[in-house]
Amino acid sequence: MSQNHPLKQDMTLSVIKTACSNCNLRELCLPLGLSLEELERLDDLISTRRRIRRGDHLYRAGEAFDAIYAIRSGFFKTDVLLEDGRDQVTGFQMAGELLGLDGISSEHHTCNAIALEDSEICAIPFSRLESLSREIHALQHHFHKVMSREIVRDHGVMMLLGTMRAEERLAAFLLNLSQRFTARGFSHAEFYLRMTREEIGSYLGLKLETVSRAFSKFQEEGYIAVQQKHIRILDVNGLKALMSQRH
Amino acid sequence: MSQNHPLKQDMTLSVIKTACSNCNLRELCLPLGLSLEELERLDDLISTRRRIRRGDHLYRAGEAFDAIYAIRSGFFKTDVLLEDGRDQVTGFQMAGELLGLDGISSEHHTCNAIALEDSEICAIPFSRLESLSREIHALQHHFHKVMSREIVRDHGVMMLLGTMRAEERLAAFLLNLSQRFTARGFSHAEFYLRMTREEIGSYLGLKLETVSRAFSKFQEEGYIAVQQKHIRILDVNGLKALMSQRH
DNA sequence: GCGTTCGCTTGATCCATGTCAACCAATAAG
DNA sequence: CTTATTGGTTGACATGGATCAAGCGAACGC
Repeated sequence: MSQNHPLKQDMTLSVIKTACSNCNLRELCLPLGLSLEELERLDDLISTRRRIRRGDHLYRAGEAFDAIYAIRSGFFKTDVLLEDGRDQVTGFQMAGELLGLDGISSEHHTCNAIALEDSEICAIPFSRLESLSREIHALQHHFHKVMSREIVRDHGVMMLLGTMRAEERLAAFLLNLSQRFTARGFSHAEFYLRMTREEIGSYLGLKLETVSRAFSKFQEEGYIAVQQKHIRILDVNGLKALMSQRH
Repeated sequence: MSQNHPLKQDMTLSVIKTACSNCNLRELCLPLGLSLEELERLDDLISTRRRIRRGDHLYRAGEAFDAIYAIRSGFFKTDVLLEDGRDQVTGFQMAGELLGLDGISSEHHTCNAIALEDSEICAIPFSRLESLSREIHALQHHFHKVMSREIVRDHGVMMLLGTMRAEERLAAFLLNLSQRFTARGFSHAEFYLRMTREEIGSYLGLKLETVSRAFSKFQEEGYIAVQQKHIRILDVNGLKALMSQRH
Protein backbone atom coordinates (compact mmCIF):
# COMPACT_ATOMS: atom_id res chain seq x y z
CA MET A 1 0.00 0.00 0.00
CA SER A 2 1.43 3.33 -0.95
CA GLN A 3 0.74 5.63 1.96
CA ASN A 4 1.26 9.28 2.58
CA HIS A 5 3.78 10.41 5.16
CA PRO A 6 3.18 14.05 5.96
CA LEU A 7 6.33 15.59 7.32
CA LYS A 8 6.38 17.96 10.25
CA GLN A 9 7.43 20.69 7.93
CA ASP A 10 4.45 19.91 5.77
CA MET A 11 2.03 20.32 8.68
CA THR A 12 3.20 23.75 9.71
CA LEU A 13 3.19 24.87 6.13
CA SER A 14 -0.41 23.85 5.79
CA VAL A 15 -1.38 25.72 8.92
CA ILE A 16 0.31 28.84 7.70
CA LYS A 17 -0.90 29.04 4.19
CA THR A 18 -4.16 27.17 3.71
CA ALA A 19 -6.10 30.09 2.37
CA CYS A 20 -7.80 30.39 -0.96
CA SER A 21 -7.82 34.15 -0.61
CA ASN A 22 -4.09 34.39 -1.09
CA CYS A 23 -3.59 31.37 -3.32
CA ASN A 24 -1.96 32.31 -6.58
CA LEU A 25 -4.19 29.88 -8.40
CA ARG A 26 -7.40 31.53 -7.37
CA GLU A 27 -8.16 32.87 -10.82
CA LEU A 28 -8.08 29.31 -12.11
CA CYS A 29 -10.03 27.69 -9.35
CA LEU A 30 -12.46 30.23 -7.95
CA PRO A 31 -15.18 32.55 -9.14
CA LEU A 32 -14.23 36.16 -9.67
CA GLY A 33 -15.82 39.08 -7.94
CA LEU A 34 -16.35 37.68 -4.48
CA SER A 35 -16.61 40.07 -1.59
CA LEU A 36 -13.94 40.01 1.08
CA GLU A 37 -16.37 38.44 3.49
CA GLU A 38 -17.22 35.73 0.98
CA LEU A 39 -13.56 35.04 0.34
CA GLU A 40 -12.98 34.56 4.04
CA ARG A 41 -15.80 32.07 4.28
CA LEU A 42 -14.34 30.27 1.34
CA ASP A 43 -11.06 29.84 3.14
CA ASP A 44 -12.91 27.70 5.68
CA LEU A 45 -13.86 25.30 2.91
CA ILE A 46 -10.44 23.79 2.62
CA SER A 47 -10.15 21.24 5.37
CA THR A 48 -6.66 20.01 4.71
CA ARG A 49 -3.75 20.44 2.49
CA ARG A 50 -1.82 17.31 1.67
CA ARG A 51 1.32 16.33 -0.12
CA ILE A 52 1.08 13.39 -2.47
CA ARG A 53 4.33 11.91 -3.55
CA ARG A 54 5.07 10.86 -7.08
CA GLY A 55 3.47 7.49 -7.72
CA ASP A 56 1.11 7.65 -4.74
CA HIS A 57 -2.66 7.58 -5.01
CA LEU A 58 -4.75 10.55 -4.00
CA TYR A 59 -7.73 8.22 -4.04
CA ARG A 60 -8.67 4.87 -5.49
CA ALA A 61 -11.68 3.63 -7.40
CA GLY A 62 -14.19 2.22 -4.96
CA GLU A 63 -13.25 4.35 -1.98
CA ALA A 64 -15.97 6.37 -0.33
CA PHE A 65 -16.26 9.86 -1.74
CA ASP A 66 -16.47 12.79 0.58
CA ALA A 67 -14.31 15.50 -0.86
CA ILE A 68 -13.14 16.92 -4.11
CA TYR A 69 -9.55 18.03 -4.49
CA ALA A 70 -7.99 21.13 -5.93
CA ILE A 71 -4.47 20.67 -7.21
CA ARG A 72 -2.25 23.28 -5.63
CA SER A 73 0.90 22.13 -7.36
CA GLY A 74 2.00 19.09 -9.27
CA PHE A 75 0.56 16.78 -11.85
CA PHE A 76 -1.89 13.87 -11.74
CA LYS A 77 -3.41 11.24 -13.95
CA THR A 78 -6.77 9.55 -13.46
CA ASP A 79 -7.46 6.09 -14.76
CA VAL A 80 -10.24 3.52 -14.75
CA LEU A 81 -9.78 -0.21 -14.57
CA LEU A 82 -11.92 -2.83 -16.26
CA GLU A 83 -12.45 -6.19 -14.52
CA ASP A 84 -10.38 -7.97 -17.15
CA GLY A 85 -7.33 -5.89 -16.38
CA ARG A 86 -7.58 -3.40 -19.19
CA ASP A 87 -7.27 0.14 -18.03
CA GLN A 88 -7.39 3.57 -19.53
CA VAL A 89 -6.10 6.95 -18.52
CA THR A 90 -9.10 9.29 -18.52
CA GLY A 91 -7.21 12.51 -17.96
CA PHE A 92 -4.14 14.41 -16.87
CA GLN A 93 -4.66 17.19 -14.35
CA MET A 94 -2.45 20.08 -13.40
CA ALA A 95 -2.34 22.89 -10.85
CA GLY A 96 -5.61 24.75 -10.48
CA GLU A 97 -7.72 21.86 -11.73
CA LEU A 98 -10.16 19.77 -9.73
CA LEU A 99 -10.15 16.04 -9.08
CA GLY A 100 -12.90 13.77 -7.87
CA LEU A 101 -16.04 15.13 -9.54
CA ASP A 102 -16.88 11.66 -10.82
CA GLY A 103 -17.37 10.45 -7.25
CA ILE A 104 -20.39 12.61 -6.52
CA SER A 105 -22.85 10.46 -8.42
CA SER A 106 -22.39 7.21 -6.52
CA GLU A 107 -20.66 8.59 -3.43
CA HIS A 108 -17.71 6.43 -4.34
CA HIS A 109 -14.74 7.29 -6.46
CA THR A 110 -14.95 5.66 -9.86
CA CYS A 111 -11.35 6.09 -10.92
CA ASN A 112 -7.86 6.22 -9.47
CA ALA A 113 -6.00 9.50 -9.10
CA ILE A 114 -2.24 9.11 -9.09
CA ALA A 115 0.42 11.78 -8.73
CA LEU A 116 2.87 11.90 -11.63
CA GLU A 117 5.16 14.17 -9.64
CA ASP A 118 5.33 15.30 -6.03
CA SER A 119 2.19 17.31 -5.62
CA GLU A 120 0.10 19.27 -3.19
CA ILE A 121 -3.67 19.24 -3.02
CA CYS A 122 -6.38 21.03 -1.08
CA ALA A 123 -9.23 18.79 0.09
CA ILE A 124 -12.66 20.36 -0.17
CA PRO A 125 -15.27 18.42 1.81
CA PHE A 126 -18.15 18.10 -0.57
CA SER A 127 -21.00 18.62 1.89
CA ARG A 128 -19.38 21.86 3.00
CA LEU A 129 -19.01 22.95 -0.61
CA GLU A 130 -22.69 22.27 -1.17
CA SER A 131 -23.84 24.19 1.87
CA LEU A 132 -21.59 27.14 1.14
CA SER A 133 -22.69 27.23 -2.46
CA ARG A 134 -26.29 27.47 -1.25
CA GLU A 135 -25.26 30.74 0.31
CA ILE A 136 -22.79 32.15 -2.17
CA HIS A 137 -24.48 32.37 -5.53
CA ALA A 138 -21.27 32.98 -7.44
CA LEU A 139 -19.66 29.92 -5.92
CA GLN A 140 -22.62 27.77 -6.88
CA HIS A 141 -22.58 29.00 -10.44
CA HIS A 142 -18.83 28.61 -10.71
CA PHE A 143 -19.02 25.04 -9.51
CA HIS A 144 -21.70 24.22 -12.05
CA LYS A 145 -19.54 25.67 -14.76
CA VAL A 146 -16.59 23.61 -13.66
CA MET A 147 -18.61 20.40 -13.82
CA SER A 148 -20.00 21.35 -17.18
CA ARG A 149 -16.54 22.14 -18.48
CA GLU A 150 -15.50 18.66 -17.50
CA ILE A 151 -18.35 17.25 -19.59
CA VAL A 152 -17.32 19.37 -22.56
CA ARG A 153 -13.72 18.26 -22.16
CA ASP A 154 -14.83 14.63 -22.15
CA HIS A 155 -16.77 15.20 -25.37
CA GLY A 156 -13.56 16.52 -26.88
CA VAL A 157 -11.76 13.35 -25.89
CA MET A 158 -14.57 11.24 -27.32
CA MET A 159 -14.21 13.14 -30.57
CA LEU A 160 -10.50 12.55 -30.52
CA LEU A 161 -10.84 8.84 -29.84
CA GLY A 162 -13.72 8.35 -32.22
CA THR A 163 -12.65 10.26 -35.29
CA MET A 164 -8.96 11.13 -35.27
CA ARG A 165 -6.01 9.14 -36.43
CA ALA A 166 -2.87 8.57 -34.41
CA GLU A 167 -0.91 11.64 -35.44
CA GLU A 168 -3.89 13.92 -35.12
CA ARG A 169 -4.50 12.65 -31.62
CA LEU A 170 -0.97 13.30 -30.54
CA ALA A 171 -0.97 16.75 -32.12
CA ALA A 172 -4.20 17.59 -30.32
CA PHE A 173 -2.71 16.33 -27.10
CA LEU A 174 0.44 18.44 -27.41
CA LEU A 175 -1.49 21.55 -28.35
CA ASN A 176 -3.80 21.04 -25.39
CA LEU A 177 -0.89 20.66 -22.98
CA SER A 178 0.83 23.68 -24.44
CA GLN A 179 -2.28 25.77 -24.01
CA ARG A 180 -2.74 24.70 -20.40
CA PHE A 181 0.88 25.40 -19.57
CA THR A 182 0.51 28.82 -21.11
CA ALA A 183 -2.55 29.53 -18.96
CA ARG A 184 -0.35 28.83 -15.95
CA GLY A 185 2.36 31.19 -17.01
CA PHE A 186 4.78 28.59 -18.34
CA SER A 187 6.31 28.49 -21.77
CA HIS A 188 3.89 27.43 -24.45
CA ALA A 189 6.69 26.04 -26.56
CA GLU A 190 8.86 24.10 -24.17
CA PHE A 191 7.90 21.70 -21.43
CA TYR A 192 8.56 18.39 -19.79
CA LEU A 193 6.06 15.61 -20.10
CA ARG A 194 5.26 14.15 -16.72
CA MET A 195 3.82 10.95 -18.16
CA THR A 196 5.30 8.01 -20.03
CA ARG A 197 4.63 7.10 -23.67
CA GLU A 198 2.48 4.30 -22.39
CA GLU A 199 0.30 6.67 -20.36
CA ILE A 200 -0.05 9.02 -23.31
CA GLY A 201 -0.99 6.05 -25.45
CA SER A 202 -3.55 4.86 -22.96
CA TYR A 203 -5.14 8.29 -22.87
CA LEU A 204 -5.15 8.56 -26.66
CA GLY A 205 -6.26 5.01 -27.33
CA LEU A 206 -2.92 4.08 -28.91
CA LYS A 207 -0.05 1.75 -28.13
CA LEU A 208 3.17 3.22 -26.82
CA GLU A 209 5.04 2.27 -29.99
CA THR A 210 2.60 4.27 -32.06
CA VAL A 211 3.04 7.27 -29.80
CA SER A 212 6.79 6.97 -30.07
CA ARG A 213 6.65 6.73 -33.85
CA ALA A 214 4.41 9.77 -34.06
CA PHE A 215 6.86 11.75 -31.94
CA SER A 216 9.67 10.74 -34.26
CA LYS A 217 7.61 11.67 -37.28
CA PHE A 218 6.81 15.11 -35.86
CA GLN A 219 10.48 15.62 -35.24
CA GLU A 220 11.40 14.61 -38.80
CA GLU A 221 8.81 17.03 -40.12
CA GLY A 222 10.26 19.78 -37.98
CA TYR A 223 7.13 20.37 -35.93
CA ILE A 224 8.78 19.61 -32.62
CA ALA A 225 12.05 18.64 -30.99
CA VAL A 226 11.79 15.67 -28.66
CA GLN A 227 14.35 14.35 -26.27
CA GLN A 228 12.75 11.83 -23.99
CA LYS A 229 10.25 13.84 -21.96
CA HIS A 230 11.53 17.19 -23.04
CA ILE A 231 9.40 18.73 -25.75
CA ARG A 232 9.95 21.87 -27.75
CA ILE A 233 7.24 22.94 -30.13
CA LEU A 234 8.83 24.47 -33.20
CA ASP A 235 5.84 24.86 -35.48
CA VAL A 236 2.46 25.23 -33.79
CA ASN A 237 0.76 25.85 -37.11
CA GLY A 238 2.24 22.70 -38.54
CA LEU A 239 0.65 20.73 -35.75
CA LYS A 240 -2.64 22.53 -36.16
CA ALA A 241 -2.65 21.97 -39.89
CA LEU A 242 -2.05 18.29 -39.34
CA MET A 243 -5.28 18.11 -37.38
CA SER A 244 -7.56 19.76 -39.84
CA GLN A 245 -6.50 18.02 -43.01
CA ARG A 246 -9.17 15.71 -44.34
CA HIS A 247 -8.40 12.09 -43.44
CA MET B 1 -34.31 25.88 -40.95
CA SER B 2 -36.26 23.19 -39.22
CA GLN B 3 -38.74 24.93 -36.98
CA ASN B 4 -41.21 23.73 -34.44
CA HIS B 5 -44.91 24.07 -35.11
CA PRO B 6 -46.80 23.61 -31.89
CA LEU B 7 -50.36 22.63 -32.58
CA LYS B 8 -53.34 23.97 -30.69
CA GLN B 9 -53.84 20.55 -29.23
CA ASP B 10 -50.26 20.62 -28.05
CA MET B 11 -50.70 23.91 -26.23
CA THR B 12 -53.72 22.85 -24.19
CA LEU B 13 -52.03 19.60 -23.35
CA SER B 14 -49.06 21.44 -21.98
CA VAL B 15 -51.25 23.69 -19.83
CA ILE B 16 -53.07 20.74 -18.38
CA LYS B 17 -50.22 18.48 -17.57
CA THR B 18 -47.02 20.38 -17.02
CA ALA B 19 -46.36 19.21 -13.52
CA CYS B 20 -43.37 17.28 -12.26
CA SER B 21 -45.38 16.15 -9.28
CA ASN B 22 -47.55 13.90 -11.36
CA CYS B 23 -45.04 13.04 -14.07
CA ASN B 24 -44.56 9.33 -14.35
CA LEU B 25 -40.86 9.87 -14.91
CA ARG B 26 -40.28 11.60 -11.63
CA GLU B 27 -38.32 8.72 -10.11
CA LEU B 28 -35.89 9.00 -13.00
CA CYS B 29 -35.58 12.71 -13.06
CA LEU B 30 -36.11 14.03 -9.54
CA PRO B 31 -34.78 13.51 -6.06
CA LEU B 32 -36.78 11.26 -3.79
CA GLY B 33 -38.26 12.32 -0.49
CA LEU B 34 -39.35 15.84 -1.27
CA SER B 35 -42.12 17.36 0.82
CA LEU B 36 -45.37 18.21 -0.89
CA GLU B 37 -44.59 21.88 -0.63
CA GLU B 38 -41.22 21.31 -2.25
CA LEU B 39 -42.79 19.31 -5.04
CA GLU B 40 -45.18 22.12 -5.76
CA ARG B 41 -42.38 24.62 -6.00
CA LEU B 42 -40.62 22.28 -8.35
CA ASP B 43 -43.57 22.30 -10.69
CA ASP B 44 -42.92 25.99 -11.22
CA LEU B 45 -39.50 25.17 -12.54
CA ILE B 46 -40.73 23.87 -15.84
CA SER B 47 -41.36 26.87 -18.01
CA THR B 48 -42.57 25.17 -21.14
CA ARG B 49 -43.26 21.87 -22.61
CA ARG B 50 -42.45 21.46 -26.27
CA ARG B 51 -42.85 18.89 -28.95
CA ILE B 52 -39.87 18.25 -31.14
CA ARG B 53 -40.53 16.37 -34.29
CA ARG B 54 -38.34 13.64 -35.62
CA GLY B 55 -35.33 15.16 -37.32
CA ASP B 56 -35.73 18.59 -35.73
CA HIS B 57 -33.16 20.21 -33.49
CA LEU B 58 -33.89 20.90 -29.85
CA TYR B 59 -30.86 23.18 -29.88
CA ARG B 60 -27.78 23.73 -31.96
CA ALA B 61 -24.11 24.15 -31.12
CA GLY B 62 -23.34 27.81 -30.68
CA GLU B 63 -26.78 28.91 -29.56
CA ALA B 64 -27.06 30.75 -26.26
CA PHE B 65 -27.69 28.46 -23.34
CA ASP B 66 -30.39 29.30 -20.88
CA ALA B 67 -32.18 26.11 -20.05
CA ILE B 68 -31.61 22.43 -19.66
CA TYR B 69 -34.15 20.00 -20.99
CA ALA B 70 -35.77 16.94 -19.50
CA ILE B 71 -36.99 14.41 -22.02
CA ARG B 72 -40.59 13.62 -21.30
CA SER B 73 -40.97 11.17 -24.14
CA GLY B 74 -39.03 10.27 -27.24
CA PHE B 75 -35.45 9.78 -28.20
CA PHE B 76 -32.58 12.14 -29.01
CA LYS B 77 -29.01 12.12 -30.16
CA THR B 78 -26.36 14.74 -29.45
CA ASP B 79 -23.47 15.35 -31.79
CA VAL B 80 -20.49 17.63 -32.13
CA LEU B 81 -19.09 18.96 -35.37
CA LEU B 82 -15.44 19.64 -36.15
CA GLU B 83 -14.53 22.51 -38.46
CA ASP B 84 -13.41 20.11 -41.14
CA GLY B 85 -16.81 18.49 -41.35
CA ARG B 86 -16.16 15.42 -39.25
CA ASP B 87 -18.75 14.88 -36.62
CA GLN B 88 -19.39 12.47 -33.85
CA VAL B 89 -22.46 11.40 -31.95
CA THR B 90 -21.69 11.96 -28.28
CA GLY B 91 -24.76 10.29 -26.86
CA PHE B 92 -28.29 8.96 -27.23
CA GLN B 93 -30.83 10.16 -24.69
CA MET B 94 -34.21 8.77 -23.76
CA ALA B 95 -37.18 9.67 -21.58
CA GLY B 96 -36.24 10.83 -18.10
CA GLU B 97 -32.76 11.94 -19.11
CA LEU B 98 -31.43 15.49 -19.27
CA LEU B 99 -30.04 17.39 -22.23
CA GLY B 100 -27.95 20.53 -22.33
CA LEU B 101 -25.62 20.20 -19.34
CA ASP B 102 -22.64 20.88 -21.58
CA GLY B 103 -23.93 24.40 -22.22
CA ILE B 104 -23.50 25.63 -18.65
CA SER B 105 -19.76 26.11 -18.90
CA SER B 106 -19.65 28.62 -21.70
CA GLU B 107 -23.28 29.72 -21.68
CA HIS B 108 -23.54 28.39 -25.19
CA HIS B 109 -24.53 24.96 -26.33
CA THR B 110 -21.53 22.99 -27.52
CA CYS B 111 -23.37 20.27 -29.37
CA ASN B 112 -26.51 19.68 -31.41
CA ALA B 113 -29.48 17.87 -29.94
CA ILE B 114 -31.67 16.21 -32.54
CA ALA B 115 -34.86 14.22 -32.05
CA LEU B 116 -34.69 10.69 -33.48
CA GLU B 117 -38.43 10.31 -33.06
CA ASP B 118 -41.28 12.66 -32.26
CA SER B 119 -40.51 13.73 -28.73
CA GLU B 120 -41.64 15.93 -25.90
CA ILE B 121 -39.36 17.90 -23.63
CA CYS B 122 -39.68 20.06 -20.53
CA ALA B 123 -37.53 23.18 -20.55
CA ILE B 124 -35.97 24.03 -17.21
CA PRO B 125 -34.60 27.58 -17.14
CA PHE B 126 -31.19 27.20 -15.65
CA SER B 127 -31.16 30.30 -13.49
CA ARG B 128 -34.39 29.18 -11.90
CA LEU B 129 -32.96 25.74 -11.29
CA GLU B 130 -29.98 27.32 -9.59
CA SER B 131 -32.05 29.54 -7.34
CA LEU B 132 -34.43 26.77 -6.38
CA SER B 133 -31.57 24.43 -5.65
CA ARG B 134 -30.16 27.02 -3.28
CA GLU B 135 -33.33 26.52 -1.29
CA ILE B 136 -34.06 22.85 -1.69
CA HIS B 137 -31.05 20.93 -0.51
CA ALA B 138 -32.20 17.63 -2.00
CA LEU B 139 -32.66 19.23 -5.40
CA GLN B 140 -29.18 20.70 -5.30
CA HIS B 141 -27.62 17.39 -4.37
CA HIS B 142 -29.62 15.53 -6.97
CA PHE B 143 -28.53 17.93 -9.66
CA HIS B 144 -24.90 17.51 -8.71
CA LYS B 145 -25.30 13.77 -8.87
CA VAL B 146 -26.83 14.00 -12.31
CA MET B 147 -23.92 16.06 -13.62
CA SER B 148 -21.45 13.71 -12.03
CA ARG B 149 -23.21 10.72 -13.54
CA GLU B 150 -22.78 12.32 -16.93
CA ILE B 151 -19.05 12.56 -16.31
CA VAL B 152 -18.90 8.92 -15.27
CA ARG B 153 -20.87 7.93 -18.34
CA ASP B 154 -18.44 9.82 -20.54
CA HIS B 155 -15.54 7.99 -18.93
CA GLY B 156 -17.28 4.76 -19.85
CA VAL B 157 -17.47 5.87 -23.46
CA MET B 158 -13.81 6.88 -23.42
CA MET B 159 -12.97 3.42 -22.14
CA LEU B 160 -15.05 1.89 -24.87
CA LEU B 161 -13.48 3.99 -27.61
CA GLY B 162 -9.98 3.66 -26.25
CA THR B 163 -9.69 0.00 -25.40
CA MET B 164 -12.46 -2.09 -26.95
CA ARG B 165 -12.65 -3.68 -30.35
CA ALA B 166 -15.59 -3.38 -32.69
CA GLU B 167 -17.70 -6.30 -31.44
CA GLU B 168 -17.10 -5.45 -27.83
CA ARG B 169 -18.22 -1.91 -28.46
CA LEU B 170 -21.43 -2.99 -30.08
CA ALA B 171 -22.13 -5.53 -27.36
CA ALA B 172 -21.59 -2.86 -24.70
CA PHE B 173 -23.88 -0.55 -26.62
CA LEU B 174 -26.69 -3.10 -26.86
CA LEU B 175 -26.41 -4.08 -23.22
CA ASN B 176 -26.51 -0.45 -22.21
CA LEU B 177 -29.61 0.22 -24.28
CA SER B 178 -31.28 -2.89 -22.93
CA GLN B 179 -30.58 -1.85 -19.38
CA ARG B 180 -31.96 1.63 -19.93
CA PHE B 181 -35.10 0.30 -21.59
CA THR B 182 -35.58 -2.03 -18.66
CA ALA B 183 -35.29 0.87 -16.20
CA ARG B 184 -38.19 2.46 -18.09
CA GLY B 185 -40.40 -0.56 -17.89
CA PHE B 186 -39.83 -1.80 -21.42
CA SER B 187 -38.67 -5.21 -22.42
CA HIS B 188 -34.99 -5.78 -21.81
CA ALA B 189 -34.81 -8.28 -24.62
CA GLU B 190 -36.69 -6.70 -27.47
CA PHE B 191 -36.61 -3.16 -28.78
CA TYR B 192 -36.42 -0.94 -31.81
CA LEU B 193 -33.32 1.06 -32.50
CA ARG B 194 -34.16 4.67 -33.17
CA MET B 195 -30.85 5.41 -34.81
CA THR B 196 -29.20 4.33 -38.06
CA ARG B 197 -26.14 2.11 -38.37
CA GLU B 198 -24.21 5.19 -39.29
CA GLU B 199 -25.22 6.96 -36.08
CA ILE B 200 -24.34 3.91 -34.01
CA GLY B 201 -21.02 3.77 -35.80
CA SER B 202 -20.34 7.43 -35.18
CA TYR B 203 -21.06 6.98 -31.49
CA LEU B 204 -18.87 3.88 -31.26
CA GLY B 205 -16.04 5.20 -33.40
CA LEU B 206 -16.73 2.69 -36.19
CA LYS B 207 -17.87 2.78 -39.80
CA LEU B 208 -21.41 1.74 -40.58
CA GLU B 209 -20.21 -1.33 -42.48
CA THR B 210 -18.38 -2.54 -39.42
CA VAL B 211 -21.48 -2.07 -37.30
CA SER B 212 -23.53 -3.97 -39.83
CA ARG B 213 -21.05 -6.82 -39.94
CA ALA B 214 -20.96 -7.05 -36.17
CA PHE B 215 -24.76 -7.27 -36.07
CA SER B 216 -24.65 -10.10 -38.59
CA LYS B 217 -21.95 -11.85 -36.61
CA PHE B 218 -23.97 -11.62 -33.40
CA GLN B 219 -26.91 -13.08 -35.22
CA GLU B 220 -24.86 -15.98 -36.60
CA GLU B 221 -23.58 -16.68 -33.11
CA GLY B 222 -27.12 -16.72 -31.79
CA TYR B 223 -26.67 -13.79 -29.42
CA ILE B 224 -29.35 -11.67 -31.03
CA ALA B 225 -31.94 -11.59 -33.78
CA VAL B 226 -31.76 -8.51 -35.97
CA GLN B 227 -34.17 -7.34 -38.56
CA GLN B 228 -33.35 -3.81 -39.59
CA LYS B 229 -33.97 -1.77 -36.45
CA HIS B 230 -35.76 -4.48 -34.58
CA ILE B 231 -33.49 -6.19 -32.07
CA ARG B 232 -34.14 -9.22 -29.91
CA ILE B 233 -31.49 -10.21 -27.44
CA LEU B 234 -31.38 -13.98 -27.20
CA ASP B 235 -28.30 -14.48 -25.08
CA VAL B 236 -27.36 -11.68 -22.72
CA ASN B 237 -24.57 -13.71 -21.19
CA GLY B 238 -23.11 -14.39 -24.59
CA LEU B 239 -22.86 -10.67 -25.18
CA LYS B 240 -21.41 -10.08 -21.76
CA ALA B 241 -18.87 -12.85 -22.20
CA LEU B 242 -17.81 -11.29 -25.47
CA MET B 243 -16.87 -8.13 -23.65
CA SER B 244 -14.73 -9.62 -20.95
CA GLN B 245 -12.64 -12.01 -23.00
CA ARG B 246 -9.01 -10.97 -23.24
CA HIS B 247 -8.31 -9.37 -26.61
C1' DG C 1 30.93 2.69 -10.27
C1' DC C 2 28.21 -1.18 -11.97
C1' DG C 3 24.44 -3.81 -13.02
C1' DT C 4 19.55 -3.85 -13.37
C1' DT C 5 15.40 -2.00 -14.64
C1' DC C 6 12.50 1.01 -17.05
C1' DG C 7 11.24 3.84 -20.69
C1' DC C 8 11.97 4.74 -25.43
C1' DT C 9 12.98 3.90 -30.34
C1' DT C 10 12.89 1.37 -34.50
C1' DG C 11 12.10 -2.52 -37.73
C1' DA C 12 9.34 -6.49 -39.58
C1' DT C 13 5.11 -8.50 -39.87
C1' DC C 14 0.08 -9.18 -39.09
C1' DC C 15 -4.67 -8.22 -38.62
C1' DA C 16 -8.90 -5.53 -37.55
C1' DT C 17 -11.18 -2.24 -39.49
C1' DG C 18 -11.61 1.11 -43.19
C1' DT C 19 -12.58 1.77 -48.06
C1' DC C 20 -14.83 0.95 -52.32
C1' DA C 21 -18.39 -1.15 -54.71
C1' DA C 22 -22.43 -3.80 -55.80
C1' DC C 23 -26.81 -5.04 -54.52
C1' DC C 24 -31.07 -5.46 -51.84
C1' DA C 25 -35.02 -4.01 -48.82
C1' DA C 26 -37.92 -0.61 -46.99
C1' DT C 27 -39.92 3.59 -47.30
C1' DA C 28 -41.26 7.89 -49.41
C1' DA C 29 -42.49 10.48 -53.43
C1' DG C 30 -44.77 10.92 -57.69
C1' DC D 1 -48.45 1.02 -59.05
C1' DT D 2 -43.78 2.86 -60.27
C1' DT D 3 -39.76 5.08 -59.26
C1' DA D 4 -36.40 7.46 -56.35
C1' DT D 5 -34.18 7.62 -52.10
C1' DT D 6 -32.39 6.08 -47.98
C1' DG D 7 -30.62 2.58 -45.03
C1' DG D 8 -28.62 -1.91 -44.66
C1' DT D 9 -25.87 -6.04 -46.07
C1' DT D 10 -22.04 -8.29 -48.03
C1' DG D 11 -17.72 -9.03 -50.63
C1' DA D 12 -12.92 -7.81 -52.17
C1' DC D 13 -9.18 -5.33 -51.13
C1' DA D 14 -6.16 -1.69 -48.77
C1' DT D 15 -4.01 0.16 -44.78
C1' DG D 16 -3.15 2.20 -40.14
C1' DG D 17 -1.93 0.77 -36.12
C1' DA D 18 -1.08 -3.42 -33.19
C1' DT D 19 2.07 -6.94 -32.19
C1' DC D 20 6.46 -9.05 -31.68
C1' DA D 21 11.18 -8.41 -31.18
C1' DA D 22 15.69 -6.34 -30.69
C1' DG D 23 18.55 -2.90 -29.00
C1' DC D 24 19.83 1.37 -26.50
C1' DG D 25 20.18 5.15 -23.16
C1' DA D 26 18.86 7.09 -18.67
C1' DA D 27 17.77 6.53 -14.04
C1' DC D 28 18.10 4.01 -9.92
C1' DG D 29 19.54 0.76 -6.34
C1' DC D 30 23.37 -1.41 -4.41
